Amino acid sequence: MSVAVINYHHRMSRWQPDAQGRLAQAALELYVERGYEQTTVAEIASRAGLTERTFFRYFTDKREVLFSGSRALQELMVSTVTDAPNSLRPIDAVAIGLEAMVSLLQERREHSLRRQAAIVANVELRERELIKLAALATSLAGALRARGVGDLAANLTAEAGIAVFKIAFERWIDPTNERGFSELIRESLAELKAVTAERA
Amino acid sequence: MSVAVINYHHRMSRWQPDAQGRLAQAALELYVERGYEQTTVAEIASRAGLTERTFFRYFTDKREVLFSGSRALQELMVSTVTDAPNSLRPIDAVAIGLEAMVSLLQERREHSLRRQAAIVANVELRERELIKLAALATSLAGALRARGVGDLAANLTAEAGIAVFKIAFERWIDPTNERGFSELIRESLAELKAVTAERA
DNA sequence: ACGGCCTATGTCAGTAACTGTCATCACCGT
DNA sequence: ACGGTGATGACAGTTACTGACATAGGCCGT
Repeated sequence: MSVAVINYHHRMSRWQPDAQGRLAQAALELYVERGYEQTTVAEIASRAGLTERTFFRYFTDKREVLFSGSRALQELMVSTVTDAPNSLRPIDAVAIGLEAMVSLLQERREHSLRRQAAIVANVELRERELIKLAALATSLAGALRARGVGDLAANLTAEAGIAVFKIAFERWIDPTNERGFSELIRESLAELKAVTAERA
Repeated sequence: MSVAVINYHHRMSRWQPDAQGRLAQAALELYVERGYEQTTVAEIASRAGLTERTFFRYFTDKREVLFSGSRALQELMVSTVTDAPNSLRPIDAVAIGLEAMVSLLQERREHSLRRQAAIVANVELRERELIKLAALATSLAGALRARGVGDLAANLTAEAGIAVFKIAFERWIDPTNERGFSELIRESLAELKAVTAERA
Protein backbone atom coordinates (compact mmCIF):
# COMPACT_ATOMS: atom_id res chain seq x y z
CA MET A 1 0.00 0.00 0.00
CA SER A 2 1.35 3.39 -0.86
CA VAL A 3 0.26 6.80 0.24
CA ALA A 4 -0.23 9.71 -2.07
CA VAL A 5 2.45 12.32 -1.66
CA ILE A 6 1.02 15.51 -0.30
CA ASN A 7 2.65 18.66 -1.53
CA TYR A 8 2.46 21.56 0.88
CA HIS A 9 2.71 24.76 -1.07
CA HIS A 10 2.64 28.12 0.58
CA ARG A 11 -1.10 27.68 0.85
CA MET A 12 -3.19 24.58 1.27
CA SER A 13 -5.80 23.98 -1.32
CA ARG A 14 -9.10 22.53 -0.31
CA TRP A 15 -8.38 19.05 -1.71
CA GLN A 16 -5.38 16.83 -2.02
CA PRO A 17 -3.89 17.30 -5.47
CA ASP A 18 -4.19 15.00 -8.48
CA ALA A 19 -7.33 13.08 -7.62
CA GLN A 20 -7.25 11.36 -10.99
CA GLY A 21 -3.68 10.19 -10.54
CA ARG A 22 -4.39 8.91 -7.03
CA LEU A 23 -7.37 6.95 -8.34
CA ALA A 24 -5.34 5.45 -11.17
CA GLN A 25 -2.55 4.41 -8.84
CA ALA A 26 -4.90 2.95 -6.24
CA ALA A 27 -6.72 1.02 -8.95
CA LEU A 28 -3.54 -0.46 -10.42
CA GLU A 29 -2.33 -1.49 -6.97
CA LEU A 30 -5.59 -3.20 -6.13
CA TYR A 31 -5.96 -4.87 -9.54
CA VAL A 32 -2.48 -6.33 -9.12
CA GLU A 33 -2.87 -7.25 -5.45
CA ARG A 34 -6.18 -9.02 -5.54
CA GLY A 35 -7.34 -8.96 -9.15
CA TYR A 36 -9.71 -6.81 -11.14
CA GLU A 37 -12.91 -8.69 -10.34
CA GLN A 38 -12.21 -8.86 -6.64
CA THR A 39 -11.77 -5.10 -6.48
CA THR A 40 -14.75 -2.81 -6.07
CA VAL A 41 -14.77 0.78 -7.24
CA ALA A 42 -15.64 1.81 -3.69
CA GLU A 43 -12.37 0.26 -2.50
CA ILE A 44 -10.35 2.08 -5.15
CA ALA A 45 -11.95 5.38 -4.26
CA SER A 46 -11.49 4.76 -0.57
CA ARG A 47 -7.77 4.05 -0.99
CA ALA A 48 -7.46 7.30 -2.92
CA GLY A 49 -9.32 9.14 -0.17
CA LEU A 50 -12.35 9.79 -2.37
CA THR A 51 -15.81 8.38 -3.00
CA GLU A 52 -17.11 6.04 -5.65
CA ARG A 53 -19.03 8.87 -7.31
CA THR A 54 -15.86 10.85 -7.83
CA PHE A 55 -14.19 7.86 -9.48
CA PHE A 56 -16.87 7.90 -12.14
CA ARG A 57 -16.37 11.60 -12.70
CA TYR A 58 -12.80 10.93 -13.82
CA PHE A 59 -13.23 7.57 -15.54
CA THR A 60 -16.13 6.38 -17.60
CA ASP A 61 -15.91 2.89 -16.12
CA LYS A 62 -13.88 0.55 -13.96
CA ARG A 63 -11.73 -0.57 -16.91
CA GLU A 64 -10.81 2.83 -18.30
CA VAL A 65 -8.74 3.70 -15.23
CA LEU A 66 -5.87 1.64 -16.68
CA PHE A 67 -6.00 3.28 -20.11
CA SER A 68 -5.87 7.02 -19.55
CA GLY A 69 -2.40 7.12 -21.10
CA SER A 70 -3.46 5.67 -24.41
CA ARG A 71 -4.57 9.01 -25.79
CA ALA A 72 -1.09 10.48 -25.45
CA LEU A 73 0.37 7.41 -27.11
CA GLN A 74 -2.07 7.75 -30.00
CA GLU A 75 -1.38 11.44 -30.50
CA LEU A 76 2.36 10.88 -30.45
CA MET A 77 2.07 8.15 -33.03
CA VAL A 78 -0.18 10.13 -35.34
CA SER A 79 1.94 13.25 -35.22
CA THR A 80 5.09 11.24 -35.82
CA VAL A 81 3.63 9.55 -38.87
CA THR A 82 2.22 12.82 -40.13
CA ASP A 83 5.57 14.56 -39.80
CA ALA A 84 7.58 11.73 -41.32
CA PRO A 85 9.38 12.53 -44.58
CA ASN A 86 7.13 12.23 -47.59
CA SER A 87 9.67 10.07 -49.31
CA LEU A 88 9.03 7.20 -46.91
CA ARG A 89 6.78 4.37 -47.97
CA PRO A 90 3.75 3.83 -45.72
CA ILE A 91 5.23 0.85 -43.93
CA ASP A 92 8.34 2.81 -43.07
CA ALA A 93 6.35 5.78 -41.84
CA VAL A 94 4.49 3.37 -39.57
CA ALA A 95 7.80 1.93 -38.38
CA ILE A 96 8.88 5.41 -37.33
CA GLY A 97 5.62 5.90 -35.51
CA LEU A 98 6.12 2.66 -33.63
CA GLU A 99 9.61 3.72 -32.62
CA ALA A 100 8.19 6.93 -31.20
CA MET A 101 5.76 5.01 -29.02
CA VAL A 102 8.53 2.73 -27.93
CA SER A 103 10.57 5.54 -26.44
CA LEU A 104 7.53 6.68 -24.47
CA LEU A 105 6.97 3.23 -23.03
CA GLN A 106 10.57 2.21 -22.50
CA GLU A 107 11.08 4.81 -19.79
CA ARG A 108 8.43 3.23 -17.63
CA ARG A 109 8.95 -0.46 -18.13
CA GLU A 110 8.25 -1.24 -14.45
CA HIS A 111 4.90 0.46 -14.64
CA SER A 112 4.05 -1.16 -17.96
CA LEU A 113 4.89 -4.53 -16.52
CA ARG A 114 2.59 -4.21 -13.52
CA ARG A 115 -0.18 -2.77 -15.66
CA GLN A 116 0.12 -5.53 -18.22
CA ALA A 117 0.07 -8.19 -15.51
CA ALA A 118 -3.29 -6.83 -14.40
CA ILE A 119 -4.60 -6.69 -17.95
CA VAL A 120 -3.68 -10.20 -19.05
CA ALA A 121 -5.24 -11.58 -15.87
CA ASN A 122 -8.71 -10.34 -16.82
CA VAL A 123 -10.78 -10.71 -19.96
CA GLU A 124 -12.66 -7.44 -19.66
CA LEU A 125 -9.40 -5.55 -19.39
CA ARG A 126 -8.04 -7.37 -22.41
CA GLU A 127 -11.14 -6.39 -24.35
CA ARG A 128 -10.52 -2.79 -23.46
CA GLU A 129 -6.90 -3.06 -24.47
CA LEU A 130 -7.88 -4.50 -27.83
CA ILE A 131 -10.29 -1.70 -28.61
CA LYS A 132 -7.62 0.85 -27.70
CA LEU A 133 -5.29 -0.82 -30.15
CA ALA A 134 -8.05 -0.86 -32.76
CA ALA A 135 -8.55 2.87 -32.22
CA LEU A 136 -4.82 3.29 -32.63
CA ALA A 137 -4.99 1.44 -35.94
CA THR A 138 -7.90 3.59 -37.10
CA SER A 139 -6.15 6.87 -36.39
CA LEU A 140 -2.96 5.50 -37.84
CA ALA A 141 -4.78 4.67 -41.05
CA GLY A 142 -6.12 8.21 -41.03
CA ALA A 143 -2.61 9.60 -40.78
CA LEU A 144 -1.56 7.46 -43.71
CA ARG A 145 -4.48 8.59 -45.85
CA ALA A 146 -3.45 12.16 -45.07
CA ARG A 147 -0.10 11.25 -46.64
CA GLY A 148 -1.92 10.29 -49.82
CA VAL A 149 -2.03 6.55 -49.22
CA GLY A 150 -5.02 4.77 -50.68
CA ASP A 151 -7.79 3.55 -48.39
CA LEU A 152 -7.12 -0.17 -48.60
CA ALA A 153 -3.36 0.21 -48.33
CA ALA A 154 -3.75 2.60 -45.40
CA ASN A 155 -5.98 0.24 -43.46
CA LEU A 156 -3.80 -2.78 -44.09
CA THR A 157 -0.55 -1.02 -43.32
CA ALA A 158 -2.03 0.31 -40.10
CA GLU A 159 -3.32 -3.10 -39.04
CA ALA A 160 -0.01 -4.68 -39.88
CA GLY A 161 1.81 -2.04 -37.86
CA ILE A 162 -0.40 -2.61 -34.83
CA ALA A 163 0.10 -6.36 -35.14
CA VAL A 164 3.83 -5.84 -35.09
CA PHE A 165 3.46 -3.59 -32.07
CA LYS A 166 1.29 -6.09 -30.20
CA ILE A 167 3.69 -8.96 -30.70
CA ALA A 168 6.80 -6.94 -29.99
CA PHE A 169 5.18 -5.56 -26.85
CA GLU A 170 4.30 -9.06 -25.65
CA ARG A 171 7.91 -10.10 -26.04
CA TRP A 172 9.27 -6.94 -24.48
CA ILE A 173 7.06 -7.21 -21.40
CA ASP A 174 8.04 -10.83 -20.81
CA PRO A 175 9.95 -10.85 -17.50
CA THR A 176 12.67 -13.06 -18.98
CA ASN A 177 13.25 -10.63 -21.82
CA GLU A 178 16.51 -8.69 -21.85
CA ARG A 179 16.26 -7.11 -25.27
CA GLY A 180 15.28 -3.57 -26.13
CA PHE A 181 11.79 -2.75 -27.33
CA SER A 182 13.11 -1.06 -30.43
CA GLU A 183 15.09 -4.13 -31.44
CA LEU A 184 12.02 -6.34 -30.94
CA ILE A 185 9.96 -4.03 -33.11
CA ARG A 186 12.48 -4.22 -35.91
CA GLU A 187 12.71 -7.98 -35.60
CA SER A 188 8.94 -8.41 -35.71
CA LEU A 189 8.58 -6.12 -38.68
CA ALA A 190 11.29 -8.00 -40.53
CA GLU A 191 9.55 -11.28 -39.77
CA LEU A 192 6.23 -9.92 -41.01
CA LYS A 193 7.90 -8.92 -44.26
CA ALA A 194 9.39 -12.38 -44.49
CA VAL A 195 6.15 -14.30 -43.96
CA THR A 196 4.21 -12.14 -46.41
CA ALA A 197 6.94 -12.13 -49.05
CA GLU A 198 5.68 -13.17 -52.46
CA ARG A 199 8.22 -15.91 -52.98
CA ALA A 200 10.29 -17.97 -50.61
CA MET B 1 -51.69 -48.09 -27.14
CA SER B 2 -48.46 -46.26 -27.33
CA VAL B 3 -49.13 -45.09 -30.86
CA ALA B 4 -52.34 -43.40 -29.70
CA VAL B 5 -50.27 -41.02 -27.61
CA ILE B 6 -50.33 -38.71 -30.61
CA ASN B 7 -54.03 -37.86 -30.30
CA TYR B 8 -55.40 -35.48 -27.63
CA HIS B 9 -53.85 -32.16 -28.53
CA HIS B 10 -50.65 -32.03 -30.47
CA ARG B 11 -47.77 -33.72 -28.76
CA MET B 12 -46.27 -31.05 -26.56
CA SER B 13 -43.01 -31.45 -24.75
CA ARG B 14 -42.77 -29.59 -21.54
CA TRP B 15 -40.88 -26.64 -23.02
CA GLN B 16 -40.78 -24.96 -26.37
CA PRO B 17 -37.77 -26.20 -28.32
CA ASP B 18 -34.46 -24.39 -28.85
CA ALA B 19 -34.51 -21.94 -25.99
CA GLN B 20 -31.00 -20.78 -26.83
CA GLY B 21 -31.88 -20.08 -30.44
CA ARG B 22 -35.01 -18.19 -29.45
CA LEU B 23 -32.99 -16.05 -27.06
CA ALA B 24 -30.34 -15.32 -29.69
CA GLN B 25 -32.94 -14.32 -32.25
CA ALA B 26 -34.90 -12.16 -29.82
CA ALA B 27 -31.70 -10.43 -28.75
CA LEU B 28 -30.59 -9.67 -32.30
CA GLU B 29 -34.02 -8.29 -33.16
CA LEU B 30 -34.07 -6.02 -30.14
CA TYR B 31 -30.47 -4.88 -30.54
CA VAL B 32 -31.25 -3.88 -34.11
CA GLU B 33 -34.65 -2.34 -33.36
CA ARG B 34 -33.79 -0.16 -30.42
CA GLY B 35 -30.07 -0.64 -29.80
CA TYR B 36 -28.02 -2.69 -27.41
CA GLU B 37 -28.02 -0.28 -24.49
CA GLN B 38 -31.74 0.36 -24.68
CA THR B 39 -32.48 -3.34 -24.48
CA THR B 40 -32.69 -5.12 -21.13
CA VAL B 41 -32.02 -8.80 -20.69
CA ALA B 42 -35.47 -9.14 -19.15
CA GLU B 43 -36.97 -7.88 -22.43
CA ILE B 44 -34.97 -10.37 -24.48
CA ALA B 45 -36.01 -13.23 -22.26
CA SER B 46 -39.62 -12.11 -22.28
CA ARG B 47 -39.72 -12.00 -26.08
CA ALA B 48 -38.32 -15.53 -26.13
CA GLY B 49 -40.94 -16.64 -23.60
CA LEU B 50 -38.36 -17.19 -20.87
CA THR B 51 -37.01 -15.44 -17.83
CA GLU B 52 -33.89 -13.37 -17.30
CA ARG B 53 -32.32 -16.12 -15.20
CA THR B 54 -32.59 -18.58 -18.06
CA PHE B 55 -30.85 -16.15 -20.41
CA PHE B 56 -27.80 -16.22 -18.17
CA ARG B 57 -27.83 -20.00 -18.12
CA TYR B 58 -27.24 -20.02 -21.89
CA PHE B 59 -25.06 -16.93 -22.28
CA THR B 60 -22.41 -15.68 -19.92
CA ASP B 61 -23.44 -12.09 -20.47
CA LYS B 62 -25.55 -9.74 -22.54
CA ARG B 63 -22.88 -9.43 -25.25
CA GLU B 64 -22.13 -13.09 -25.78
CA VAL B 65 -25.57 -13.74 -27.22
CA LEU B 66 -24.35 -12.36 -30.56
CA PHE B 67 -21.21 -14.49 -30.66
CA SER B 68 -22.27 -18.07 -30.10
CA GLY B 69 -21.34 -18.89 -33.70
CA SER B 70 -17.72 -17.86 -33.35
CA ARG B 71 -16.66 -21.21 -31.91
CA ALA B 72 -17.75 -23.07 -35.03
CA LEU B 73 -15.94 -20.54 -37.19
CA GLN B 74 -12.79 -20.99 -35.16
CA GLU B 75 -12.91 -24.78 -35.30
CA LEU B 76 -13.48 -24.74 -39.04
CA MET B 77 -10.53 -22.43 -39.56
CA VAL B 78 -8.19 -24.44 -37.34
CA SER B 79 -9.07 -27.76 -38.91
CA THR B 80 -8.71 -26.32 -42.39
CA VAL B 81 -5.26 -24.96 -41.65
CA THR B 82 -4.25 -28.16 -39.91
CA ASP B 83 -5.35 -30.28 -42.86
CA ALA B 84 -3.81 -28.02 -45.49
CA PRO B 85 -1.00 -29.58 -47.57
CA ASN B 86 2.34 -29.44 -45.83
CA SER B 87 3.92 -27.95 -48.89
CA LEU B 88 2.06 -24.68 -48.41
CA ARG B 89 3.84 -21.78 -46.82
CA PRO B 90 2.20 -20.46 -43.61
CA ILE B 91 0.62 -17.48 -45.30
CA ASP B 92 -0.99 -19.69 -47.92
CA ALA B 93 -2.29 -22.12 -45.33
CA VAL B 94 -3.87 -19.13 -43.59
CA ALA B 95 -5.37 -18.00 -46.89
CA ILE B 96 -7.05 -21.38 -47.25
CA GLY B 97 -8.37 -21.14 -43.72
CA LEU B 98 -9.84 -17.73 -44.48
CA GLU B 99 -11.53 -19.08 -47.59
CA ALA B 100 -13.13 -21.81 -45.49
CA MET B 101 -14.63 -19.24 -43.12
CA VAL B 102 -15.81 -17.21 -46.05
CA SER B 103 -17.98 -20.01 -47.38
CA LEU B 104 -19.58 -20.39 -43.97
CA LEU B 105 -20.42 -16.71 -43.77
CA GLN B 106 -21.38 -16.10 -47.35
CA GLU B 107 -24.49 -18.28 -47.10
CA ARG B 108 -25.94 -16.05 -44.44
CA ARG B 109 -25.04 -12.59 -45.62
CA GLU B 110 -28.41 -11.16 -44.55
CA HIS B 111 -27.95 -12.39 -41.01
CA SER B 112 -24.33 -11.22 -40.91
CA LEU B 113 -25.43 -7.81 -42.08
CA ARG B 114 -28.02 -7.33 -39.37
CA ARG B 115 -25.69 -8.69 -36.72
CA GLN B 116 -22.85 -6.44 -37.81
CA ALA B 117 -25.13 -3.42 -37.81
CA ALA B 118 -25.86 -4.08 -34.15
CA ILE B 119 -22.19 -4.61 -33.34
CA VAL B 120 -20.79 -1.49 -34.96
CA ALA B 121 -23.44 0.60 -33.21
CA ASN B 122 -22.13 -0.27 -29.76
CA VAL B 123 -18.67 -0.12 -28.25
CA GLU B 124 -19.12 -3.01 -25.84
CA LEU B 125 -20.15 -5.27 -28.68
CA ARG B 126 -17.16 -4.17 -30.73
CA GLU B 127 -14.90 -5.00 -27.80
CA ARG B 128 -16.39 -8.46 -27.69
CA GLU B 129 -15.93 -8.87 -31.42
CA LEU B 130 -12.29 -7.87 -31.16
CA ILE B 131 -11.53 -10.40 -28.45
CA LYS B 132 -13.19 -13.10 -30.52
CA LEU B 133 -10.94 -12.19 -33.41
CA ALA B 134 -7.95 -12.19 -31.07
CA ALA B 135 -8.91 -15.68 -29.91
CA LEU B 136 -9.16 -16.67 -33.55
CA ALA B 137 -5.65 -15.35 -34.12
CA THR B 138 -4.35 -17.25 -31.11
CA SER B 139 -5.77 -20.58 -32.18
CA LEU B 140 -4.67 -19.92 -35.75
CA ALA B 141 -1.13 -19.36 -34.52
CA GLY B 142 -1.41 -22.64 -32.63
CA ALA B 143 -2.41 -24.45 -35.80
CA LEU B 144 0.58 -22.96 -37.59
CA ARG B 145 2.97 -24.00 -34.84
CA ALA B 146 1.57 -27.51 -35.17
CA ARG B 147 2.70 -27.33 -38.78
CA GLY B 148 6.22 -26.64 -37.59
CA VAL B 149 6.16 -22.89 -38.03
CA GLY B 150 8.32 -20.97 -35.59
CA ASP B 151 6.70 -19.04 -32.77
CA LEU B 152 7.30 -15.52 -34.05
CA ALA B 153 6.38 -16.37 -37.62
CA ALA B 154 3.24 -18.18 -36.47
CA ASN B 155 2.03 -15.26 -34.39
CA LEU B 156 2.71 -12.71 -37.10
CA THR B 157 1.18 -14.75 -39.88
CA ALA B 158 -1.91 -15.34 -37.77
CA GLU B 159 -2.26 -11.65 -36.92
CA ALA B 160 -1.75 -10.70 -40.53
CA GLY B 161 -4.38 -13.19 -41.60
CA ILE B 162 -6.90 -11.86 -39.11
CA ALA B 163 -6.16 -8.32 -40.25
CA VAL B 164 -6.89 -9.33 -43.82
CA PHE B 165 -10.09 -11.00 -42.68
CA LYS B 166 -11.23 -7.95 -40.70
CA ILE B 167 -10.72 -5.56 -43.56
CA ALA B 168 -12.21 -7.85 -46.19
CA PHE B 169 -15.20 -8.47 -43.96
CA GLU B 170 -15.75 -4.74 -43.49
CA ARG B 171 -15.82 -4.28 -47.23
CA TRP B 172 -18.00 -7.31 -47.84
CA ILE B 173 -20.61 -6.25 -45.31
CA ASP B 174 -20.85 -2.75 -46.77
CA PRO B 175 -24.40 -2.46 -48.21
CA THR B 176 -23.07 -0.91 -51.40
CA ASN B 177 -20.73 -3.84 -51.97
CA GLU B 178 -21.45 -6.17 -54.83
CA ARG B 179 -18.30 -8.22 -54.80
CA GLY B 180 -17.78 -11.68 -53.39
CA PHE B 181 -16.18 -12.21 -50.03
CA SER B 182 -13.58 -14.52 -51.47
CA GLU B 183 -12.49 -11.97 -54.03
CA LEU B 184 -12.18 -9.31 -51.34
CA ILE B 185 -10.05 -11.63 -49.21
CA ARG B 186 -7.68 -12.23 -52.11
CA GLU B 187 -7.50 -8.53 -52.89
CA SER B 188 -6.74 -7.62 -49.29
CA LEU B 189 -4.09 -10.29 -48.96
CA ALA B 190 -2.46 -9.11 -52.17
CA GLU B 191 -2.48 -5.54 -50.91
CA LEU B 192 -0.93 -6.62 -47.62
CA LYS B 193 1.85 -8.35 -49.52
CA ALA B 194 2.33 -5.20 -51.58
CA VAL B 195 2.59 -2.79 -48.65
CA THR B 196 4.99 -5.04 -46.75
CA ALA B 197 7.13 -5.84 -49.76
CA GLU B 198 10.81 -5.16 -49.19
CA ARG B 199 11.24 -2.94 -52.19
CA ALA B 200 8.88 -0.84 -54.21
C1' DA C 1 -13.95 42.80 4.72
C1' DC C 2 -17.98 41.17 2.62
C1' DG C 3 -20.84 38.55 -0.32
C1' DG C 4 -21.65 35.81 -3.97
C1' DC C 5 -20.08 32.56 -7.43
C1' DC C 6 -17.26 28.54 -8.90
C1' DT C 7 -16.10 23.94 -8.69
C1' DA C 8 -14.53 19.60 -6.90
C1' DT C 9 -16.46 16.56 -4.03
C1' DG C 10 -20.09 14.18 -1.18
C1' DT C 11 -24.75 12.10 -0.48
C1' DC C 12 -28.45 9.48 -1.88
C1' DA C 13 -31.62 7.05 -4.54
C1' DG C 14 -32.36 4.40 -8.61
C1' DT C 15 -31.54 1.02 -12.64
C1' DA C 16 -29.85 -3.07 -14.58
C1' DA C 17 -26.33 -6.68 -15.16
C1' DC C 18 -25.10 -10.76 -13.15
C1' DT C 19 -24.94 -14.70 -9.34
C1' DG C 20 -26.25 -18.11 -5.82
C1' DT C 21 -29.83 -20.85 -4.00
C1' DC C 22 -33.78 -23.25 -3.72
C1' DA C 23 -38.33 -24.68 -5.68
C1' DT C 24 -41.06 -26.83 -9.40
C1' DC C 25 -42.64 -30.31 -12.28
C1' DA C 26 -43.11 -32.85 -16.63
C1' DC C 27 -40.48 -36.64 -18.36
C1' DC C 28 -38.01 -41.15 -18.17
C1' DG C 29 -36.39 -45.49 -16.78
C1' DT C 30 -37.06 -49.17 -13.65
C1' DA D 1 -46.03 -46.47 -9.23
C1' DC D 2 -41.99 -43.98 -8.04
C1' DG D 3 -37.91 -41.75 -7.55
C1' DG D 4 -34.29 -39.40 -10.23
C1' DT D 5 -33.16 -35.86 -13.77
C1' DG D 6 -32.90 -31.62 -16.02
C1' DA D 7 -34.71 -27.32 -17.75
C1' DT D 8 -36.86 -23.57 -15.92
C1' DG D 9 -38.80 -20.13 -12.45
C1' DA D 10 -38.67 -17.30 -8.24
C1' DC D 11 -36.18 -14.44 -5.36
C1' DA D 12 -32.77 -12.11 -2.92
C1' DG D 13 -28.23 -10.07 -3.05
C1' DT D 14 -24.03 -7.54 -4.97
C1' DT D 15 -22.04 -4.07 -7.74
C1' DA D 16 -21.26 -1.14 -11.76
C1' DC D 17 -22.94 2.98 -13.22
C1' DT D 18 -26.14 7.44 -13.46
C1' DG D 19 -28.83 11.56 -12.25
C1' DA D 20 -30.11 15.07 -8.98
C1' DC D 21 -29.07 17.81 -5.42
C1' DA D 22 -26.21 19.39 -1.35
C1' DT D 23 -21.85 21.24 0.62
C1' DA D 24 -18.08 24.10 1.40
C1' DG D 25 -13.52 26.13 0.70
C1' DG D 26 -11.33 29.29 -2.50
C1' DC D 27 -11.56 33.17 -5.52
C1' DC D 28 -12.96 37.60 -7.28
C1' DG D 29 -15.15 42.01 -7.59
C1' DT D 30 -16.59 45.70 -4.97
